[in-house]
Amino acid sequence: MARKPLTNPRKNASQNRSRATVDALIEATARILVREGFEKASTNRIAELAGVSVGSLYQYFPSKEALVAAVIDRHNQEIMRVVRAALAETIELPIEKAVRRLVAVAIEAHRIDPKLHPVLAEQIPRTGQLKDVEAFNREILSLVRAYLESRSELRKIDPELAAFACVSAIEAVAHNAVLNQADTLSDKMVRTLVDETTRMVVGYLR
Amino acid sequence: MARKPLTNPRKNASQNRSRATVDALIEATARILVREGFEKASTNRIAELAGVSVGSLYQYFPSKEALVAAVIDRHNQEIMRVVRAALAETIELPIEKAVRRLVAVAIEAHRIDPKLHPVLAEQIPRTGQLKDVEAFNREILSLVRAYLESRSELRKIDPELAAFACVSAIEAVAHNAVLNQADTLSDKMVRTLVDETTRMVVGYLR
Amino acid sequence: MARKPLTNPRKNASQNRSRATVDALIEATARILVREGFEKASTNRIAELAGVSVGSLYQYFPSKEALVAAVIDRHNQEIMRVVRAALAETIELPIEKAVRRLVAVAIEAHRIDPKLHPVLAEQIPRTGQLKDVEAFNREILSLVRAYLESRSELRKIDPELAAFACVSAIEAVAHNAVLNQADTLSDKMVRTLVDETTRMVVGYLR
Amino acid sequence: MARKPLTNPRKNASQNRSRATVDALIEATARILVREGFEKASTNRIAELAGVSVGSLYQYFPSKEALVAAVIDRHNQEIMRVVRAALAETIELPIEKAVRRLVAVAIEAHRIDPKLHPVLAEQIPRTGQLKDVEAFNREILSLVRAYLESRSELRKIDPELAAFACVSAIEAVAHNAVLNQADTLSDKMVRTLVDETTRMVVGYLR
DNA sequence: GATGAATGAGTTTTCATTCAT
DNA sequence: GATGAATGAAAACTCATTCAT
Repeated sequence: MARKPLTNPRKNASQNRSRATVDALIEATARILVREGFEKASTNRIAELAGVSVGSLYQYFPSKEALVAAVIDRHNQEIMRVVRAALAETIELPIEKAVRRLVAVAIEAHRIDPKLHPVLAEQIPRTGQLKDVEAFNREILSLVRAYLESRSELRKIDPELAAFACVSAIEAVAHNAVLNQADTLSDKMVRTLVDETTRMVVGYLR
Repeated sequence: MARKPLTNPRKNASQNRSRATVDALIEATARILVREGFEKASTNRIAELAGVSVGSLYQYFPSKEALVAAVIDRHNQEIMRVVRAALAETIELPIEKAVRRLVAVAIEAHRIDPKLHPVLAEQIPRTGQLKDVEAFNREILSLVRAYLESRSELRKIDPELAAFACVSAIEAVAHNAVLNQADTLSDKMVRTLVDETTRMVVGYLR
Repeated sequence: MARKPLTNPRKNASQNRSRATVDALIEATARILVREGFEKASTNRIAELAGVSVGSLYQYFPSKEALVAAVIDRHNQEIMRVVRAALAETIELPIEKAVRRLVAVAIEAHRIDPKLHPVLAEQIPRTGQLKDVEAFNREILSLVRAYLESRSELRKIDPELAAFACVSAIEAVAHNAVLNQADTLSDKMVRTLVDETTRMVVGYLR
Repeated sequence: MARKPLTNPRKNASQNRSRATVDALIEATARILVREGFEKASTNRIAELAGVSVGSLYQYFPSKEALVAAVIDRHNQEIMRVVRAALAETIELPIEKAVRRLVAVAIEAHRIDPKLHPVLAEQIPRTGQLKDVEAFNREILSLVRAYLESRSELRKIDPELAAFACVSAIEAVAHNAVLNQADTLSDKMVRTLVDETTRMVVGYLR
């Protein structure tokens, strides 16, 4: 992805410009999807908000669907980056800390453009990206499961089910916390919520 | 509202006809939303599937949005009915049974047309029904909280937060169970999942 | 038109009811035409304002066009009645008084539902009532012309042209007076205007 | 606004194309309004007659009403141009010639697409252009009044009323001459009519 | 006769996409 | 490459009219 910056300045310039246009389009699409919903998100409007012509939009994206897919992709990448980083750190921590970290990262991940979520969720089945999301979900579940299996201090339970229950619970608390109570949720309340959720999950696993 | 069938036969006939038309339209809308998404749900198609003319559609619903709002309403009513009934029974049960009942009803509620959920979710902010959903959420939270406060055998925790954590956890497990794994979820697995979730929540509360 | 009132009371009752319905429909149509224009004047709306069902509307008028034609007819009748009455009186008056009377009746006639005028004007060519209006115009012109010919005190001019010029001038002053300045026209101003117009026309004819 | 044709050729090209499209649409609308009335003037038909797509119509006009408003505006502009030019010349002429000129220009103005007039008249109250028309009427009245005030040879009369009466009379004769008798009006008759009307008005003013 | 639910052709309007400049 | 005018299929919506009750 990173090309030699000192050579090919002309080409780089235009590559940068292209990149900037693509980014602007994705960003504009995301914004309009949030503000007005999929229905009202017309390509002309998107192009206008991105500050380019419709023609240019179609230079970079073959269809509206492709644009939306790009938004989904970008959003997924961001979430995956955050979550994967956390999971990688977590693997070595003792349960208490690990769970606390998972809860925290779940909230962090849900705070990434939370209003975009439901809009994209409806489109995912239609853009063929269900596979990606499911794969990611499986990846997380399997990492958590592996972690649980590696911890001898835990009581005997089906690690598959336990992972499922834990991940669900954590994700849900994060989801509800961010989405439903977004405005009224003070930092202190978030911390308490992290404590409680951690306690619930840890209590369950031990 | 319910008139004796032998009086007002004329009016009742036409009322029934109206009612049937309205129901058919809502049903058709729900079906198309599930099958093809909001985008493809054109009023002409909806009318056709409902077996009435577009004109009739607009006789009863001033816009496509109004129709979708009606679908959301109907869906919400069904869920509320199921959940309220369960909560009413639950209030007198001991914790273990109460939680088990809540988990079960959460799954039951999520099994009501689960594919409709994400489609409606996108529309709710735009149809002005957020208030309704939020009110329902608050209602549940407050009932659960009242239950927790009434139970002396529980450890000391902020009942607000505890209720929030429990309801989130339960709801999420149900949501994930029904939505993500719908096809592969055997009855036995569901039962095990109910067990696990119950254990998690009860362990947390005691 | 007047049937024996004491016999056939039943039938008369229903005839009266019919008559009332027809009148209500014509009146409702006129009102809506004024308020919202031809385009927005739907038969359903008209029926509603008239307090009857659409079905009844079509019992009495075979089409929307027929309804509008009835409105035009009623309006024309009213104007004709007023104008004819005035012309009949006028024929024997000396010029000064005759002209003054014509000016007065022109204003009176234009005050009959003045906002309805432009709306009906557009429809007249399409309802086949142009003939009626033209015939009425010719009738007036010919009466005025006959009057002018009968008055020996007038200077020699082509009575056809003179009649045309006089009627036009009178009608126009009335039209502008009523339509353009409707709100701001005090009774005193109207009287002055009648004076001026009379003077103009009389001066022209002598 | 007028750019040198050799600079900005690209932009000018597209500006010209736009301008041509807009003009074609206004022209097509006017034609259809005349031929078939407001009712039958559908946007698809207008676009077709203009030789462009409906999409283009809506690129330039947000609604059918806006199109009609543009037609009204164009028509008003044309009339105003003709009338203003005549009034400017008139101001220095002696009465006889001035009145003759006004009568002539009134006829000329009414000959601009006379069938369009009644159709537009109905729409004006609904397009918010009443203000424009009224302002123009006031402008004319005030110019004529100023003229009358500047002429010492006239008898003493309220110049406001005199202007009103004269303008009305002139306008009416022109209106009736053009509209009602359009087909049968020979040039000679028109000339005689101008003579007569001039005589009437001049006689009145002296 | 009266009613008003139902009809569906026809209208207005939108928007993804193309293409001449 | 960029532009934005143009396209036209398809969507939302209206309304004169019919007809079962």
